[in-house]
This record gives sequence, C-alpha cells and structure tokens, in this order.
Amino acid sequence: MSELTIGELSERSGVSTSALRFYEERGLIESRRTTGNQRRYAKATLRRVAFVRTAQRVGLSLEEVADALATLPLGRTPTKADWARLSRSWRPRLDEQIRRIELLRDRLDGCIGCGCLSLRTCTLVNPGDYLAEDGPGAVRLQP
Amino acid sequence: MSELTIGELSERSGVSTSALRFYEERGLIESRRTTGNQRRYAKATLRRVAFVRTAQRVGLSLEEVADALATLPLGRTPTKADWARLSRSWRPRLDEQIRRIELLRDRLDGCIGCGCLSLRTCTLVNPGDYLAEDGPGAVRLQP
DNA sequence: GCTCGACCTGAAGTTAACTTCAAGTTCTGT
DNA sequence: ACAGAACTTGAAGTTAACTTCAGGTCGAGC
Repeated sequence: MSELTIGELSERSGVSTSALRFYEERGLIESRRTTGNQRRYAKATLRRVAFVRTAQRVGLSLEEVADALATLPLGRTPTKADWARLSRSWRPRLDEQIRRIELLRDRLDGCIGCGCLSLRTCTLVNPGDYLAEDGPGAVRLQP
Repeated sequence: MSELTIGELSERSGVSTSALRFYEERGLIESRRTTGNQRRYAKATLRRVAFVRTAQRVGLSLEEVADALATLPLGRTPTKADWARLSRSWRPRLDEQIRRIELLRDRLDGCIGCGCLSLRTCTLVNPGDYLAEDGPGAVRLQP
C-alpha cells in the first residue's frame, strides 16, 4: 500500500476528510483516481498536509499557503531543502507578530495605572495619535 | 450638545455607524432615542467603544467583551478604576499569546535545518508528540 | 454475491463581525 | 417650506475555512 485512501490520509494527518477534499478543491493537494473514482494520495502528500497545517498555525491563509506551494518544483517530489526554503520565510512573520503583541502589552501596562482608555490621549486606544491635533473630541481610534 | 448622534460617535471613535448599530444589537453599547426615533449616545459611550476596540485588538471576541462589560457597575458611569480592573485581566492573555508564538518560532528554528515537517518526529508539526507510540505512520497532527 | 463501511458529488449550512441595500423618515440649514 | 444630508429598519451579502447533508457508488471481507 504505497498510496493512501482519503480515510488513511485523514487518520494520519489528523485532518478531516472533508477538509482534505476542500484542500484539493483549492489546489493545495492532489490525488490520483481509481477506476472507481476514489482518491488515492502519494505518501508525499502527508508532508504537504503537514506544511499546510503548520503554515496555518503561523498565521497564513490557505491562499497564501497555495502561493507558497506553487513555488515548489513541478514534476518531482519536493526535497527537505525545498520545504526548509519555504518554512524559513515564516520567521519574520512570527517576529512581527510577537513584536506587535509586546507593544500592545507594554501600552496596556502604561494604561493600567490610569484606567483611561481616553480616545484623545491614550496611546493604547489611539496608537498612532493621529487626529490628536484636531482639537478636543475630534479623535479617531486606530482602524 | 452633551449627547452624540450615531454619526458623531462614529466620527470620534473611528467605528462605522453600521458597526455601532451592530454593537448595540449585541448589547455592547446602548442609546436613548429622540422623539423621532434617532439614537443619542452619552459621552461615556465613547470610552465604552474604546474599550471594545482595544479588547478586540487583545484578541477577545465580542461575546467575551460583552461578558466583561456586564461586570461593570449598573446605574452609574464606570470610573477609571472600573476600566482599569477590566483591562488588567488582558495581561495574562497577551503573555500567553506571546509565549505560544515564541514556542512556534523556536520550533521552527529547530526544524529549518532539517526541512523535515515529518509527522512522526517533528515537534513543530506534532507539538504534543501524542500518538507517536502508535507505531510508524499512525500519527496525528495537532488539532 | 452480499453486506456494510468507506467513498463520491454538489449544495447548503456554520461562525464572527460586520457591510450593503432598499425604502422610508427625520433633522438642519437657508 | 423645502432640499438634501443624516438617520431608521430588516434582510441579505461578505469572507475564510470548513462541516453537514442527501442521495448515490465502491470495495473488502465473509
């Protein structure tokens, strides 16, 4: 059994069969069909599914994952180096996510003391402080 | 003009009128009605909206925000201390968010070298390593 | 050869947080 | 008093990533 049925792929990846069909519809994975029209997946599909799930945990949308997968070599099974190249690009995204949450946390700390949440003066509520010059009241929250 | 129309509240909060009506429908804010059935908001609503938006940036759903707002004192305008009490509870959540992304990033670093994304052995793909004892192949990704 | 679990398809449903729309009402400025 | 901007409502639409459903087909084991 060098190929997997959709049930087997589901069992081994922990991804539901409906999700796998959905991924296929979106071009994230592909399958061969038996004479009886059932799907059969190459074992390499398992790693592909792993990539998709991990990319989602990093915060990519399925569309972004599809774009990334499209850069994989056509016609041959991707190597470890191929997967490593793709995964490397996630690092800055994660760093940025951390940075933004830390910034929010630090601002929150600064605001805890005052309990303000004032639209005009609070950097937590109004990070860019734009519109602050429009006089009292005319202030806009971060979009 | 001690009260605000929905347009004024929208302008000053940066939240669209349709979103404000939606918030009201969900019980996040409330309004008085004029004889002509138009909404009028107390100025304190501005801070309430600020709270909602900031809570959303922290990662709360509107339902969670509603729960939090429900703990505010009834019958009087909340004080700064009231708002501070609510905001304080966000800190652990942010810390946890940061921790989880850092963990993912560190695992990613560990996996970059090998380019594996192997379902059985890679901690990035399979953080809990559960089902690893089920023999080769029978492994499930993190739900 | 028969059964019954696994598989197939396309369409419709789900959730969150809104937005858009249509058709009508109110308010403000001149 | 009248134009036109701002407001009202309920219903339907939007996006992502799926899930559920109905009604049928396939295939592995006895």
